[in-house]
Amino acid sequence: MESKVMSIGVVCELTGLTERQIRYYEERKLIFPERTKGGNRRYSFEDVKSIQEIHQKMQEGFNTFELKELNKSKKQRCTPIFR
Amino acid sequence: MESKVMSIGVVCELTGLTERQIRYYEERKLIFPERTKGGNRRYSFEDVKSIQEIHQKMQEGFNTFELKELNKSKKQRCTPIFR
DNA sequence: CGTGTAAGGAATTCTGACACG
DNA sequence: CGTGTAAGGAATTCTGACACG
Repeated sequence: MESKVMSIGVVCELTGLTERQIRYYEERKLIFPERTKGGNRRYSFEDVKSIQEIHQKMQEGFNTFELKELNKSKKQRCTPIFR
Repeated sequence: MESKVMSIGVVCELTGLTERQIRYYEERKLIFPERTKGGNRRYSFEDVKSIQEIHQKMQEGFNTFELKELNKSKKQRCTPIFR
């Protein structure tokens, strides 16, 4: 389910986090919700999963910069390597 | 995906129908969205599927009353029969 | 750094009604 | 019967900023 269909309020309910926290993860480029024509955020279930993982990692002591690096290396692992 | 997470605007986009049509199906007891504390409707992906089926049937000439009967018999088929 | 909050505005949704047919 | 619409209000969400630390 990668379709972006949820407003931030629903994501708050599903994750137990605040709007502030969720918007901050976006500010730090950790999640990428879509926008309606009016500018409202729309999240997917995958986004919700990401948000929960991010929050988990942060409670373990990681900061948002480190999480961004982790995400980068995740992507690199999935892309072909040329030498 | 039976979690009720979508606002009516998203359902309009997914189905191509108007808010009026979607609310009318609810008025006729064909779909059952949840409500936020504030009173806003929340739909699931199953609701979206139902809405599309309802719209399809209506274009084939059924009215909402007949569709309600169809739904009843569907449920009856799934419940045990006692004689 | 990560999050709370008050502020003001804008987008979204709600209901009940009138209309057509 | 099924749907469009204008009306007025209410719930939801948005941004930028100040605060603490």
